[in-house]
Amino acid sequence: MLDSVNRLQIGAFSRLTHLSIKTLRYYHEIGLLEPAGVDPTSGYRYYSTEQAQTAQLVRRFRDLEMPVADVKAVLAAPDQDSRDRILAGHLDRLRLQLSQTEASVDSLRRMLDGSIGQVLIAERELPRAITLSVAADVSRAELGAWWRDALQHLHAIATDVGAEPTGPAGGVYEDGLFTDDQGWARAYLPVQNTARISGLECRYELPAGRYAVASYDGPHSDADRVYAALGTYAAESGRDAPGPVREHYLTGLLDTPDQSEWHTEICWPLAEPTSSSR
Amino acid sequence: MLDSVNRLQIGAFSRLTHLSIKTLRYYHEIGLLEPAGVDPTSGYRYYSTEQAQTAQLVRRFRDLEMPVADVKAVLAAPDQDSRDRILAGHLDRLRLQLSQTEASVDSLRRMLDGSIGQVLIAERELPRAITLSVAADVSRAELGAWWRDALQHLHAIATDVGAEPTGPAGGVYEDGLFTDDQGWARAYLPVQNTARISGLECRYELPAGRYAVASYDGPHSDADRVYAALGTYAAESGRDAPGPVREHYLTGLLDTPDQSEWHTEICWPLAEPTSSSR
DNA sequence: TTGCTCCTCACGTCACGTGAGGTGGC
DNA sequence: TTGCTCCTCACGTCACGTGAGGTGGC
Repeated sequence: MLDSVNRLQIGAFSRLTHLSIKTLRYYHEIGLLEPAGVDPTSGYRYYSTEQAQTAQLVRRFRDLEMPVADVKAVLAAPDQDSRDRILAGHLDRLRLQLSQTEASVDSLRRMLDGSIGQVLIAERELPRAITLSVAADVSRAELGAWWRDALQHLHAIATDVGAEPTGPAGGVYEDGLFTDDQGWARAYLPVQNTARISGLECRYELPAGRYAVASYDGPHSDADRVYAALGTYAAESGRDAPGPVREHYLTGLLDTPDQSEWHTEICWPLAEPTSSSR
Repeated sequence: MLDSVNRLQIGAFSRLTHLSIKTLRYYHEIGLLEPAGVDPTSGYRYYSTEQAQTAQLVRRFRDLEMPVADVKAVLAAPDQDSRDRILAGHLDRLRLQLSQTEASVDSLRRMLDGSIGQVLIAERELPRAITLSVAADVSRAELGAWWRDALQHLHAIATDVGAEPTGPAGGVYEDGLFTDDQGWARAYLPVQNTARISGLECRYELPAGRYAVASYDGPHSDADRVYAALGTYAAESGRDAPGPVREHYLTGLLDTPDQSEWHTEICWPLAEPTSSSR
């Protein structure tokens, strides 16, 4: 297998594969690409020409920023199917990332253009409400994917129990999601026939409360502007309160895939105005 | 400036800006986003609501993976023009990155499809040649951009001295570029009327030598397959020689922007077959 | 007073790169 | 024998995140 002519030192293998020597040593260390042989006394690594194939694949995957652990999984995949699944998963992530980048560029442009209007804020007393709901402790990175699943799940349940939603879907987001990139998120669907769902695990009673409310059109990537406006309003009126923010998806994913047509309401909790808090 | 109602603790500011507390502390530490005030005894950071604007911008830029140093530069930019220039530069980088990612995906697909043919290798004696040439010590990351500039520069000079190129442009690449991600690269244009250019600084005499030569069609991102094939050939015939690789751009950037129409020749140096090297 | 928010400091992460100091193979 | 290639080891980079242990403000 490692006869003299098919036995490459790390430098030669590096020239073959366009992986730097440092990178090859690192891939050896973490077990991603083991040399065909290692001289026990000198520690010299020796590669075979056949390994260039694998190295080539690794380089492609890493070029696509696939995490090393995933590359390992692809190489270790027992069959073509599981291999394809990991790859497809990564390509999906790339697509998602691309669309997010595009959204960020657009959003940045709007910010710099000054083509973003004033945010209109109204105070509102939100009433108690019965909902079908699921909650989970998620990281900010997972939030989007989790939401898709949660909403679909809720609609399936609503159909099952014959409960027509009485209003737009909403979400409740714990502070930790923003301050710590990790916290509880809740998706809900307001419903009416409480009898049928009173026994269900996913029954959730949305508490009443006073909120500063603002709405905006367009993709969710612009939401932070509204958060800033609401937070500023609450702070400047001396009624900033820690507590979960609520969002109402008046027009959202379920209505149209075109994010520019989305319409969202953000509700920032207000503390009771106390005489001391001036 | 920091009256009691416009004075946010880090947690409140985090909720406003969607920058995590850890991130805000980090941005303070590196001087990217300084709190409006810091309590000297408790060390508490206090932010003003006006800072949300800046924080918002920072978040957008970081979402676009702009390096923190560049974000700093954008914020410190004295006028709109220099600001726009940095931003445009970054957007260009993003575009480039996107096209490279697409090329990698395509290339990966071709590899997995098996829709890449056999690489045909021929041995050739390349003759001595006079060229107009520039060289530089570059990193692999810079190589592409450097090449564009170098080639343009060479053509400008060729026009200046009235030297018609006598063949396709080429490049010479030191091993270190692949093994160390850093090394000498040379771009050249073969020319004929040596009299006119004999005194020029950019005159370069390409040495003769024996090479294993293979050519391929399509974008340069597929080149590594050919490198692997050539390196394997050289190794298995026992004549692997360290030394710079040469590339000939038979059809390239100057002829068409459509990379799928490109045609490239790669020349791998061969060592003299010695009797000892079997 | 309690408990929540905030603080610092040290260390970890990811995928390598840098550089020192030293040995091995042709 | 020379010099080039290779080796290990420790530390650095980038932009934060994790967690311990402790103080401060309402």
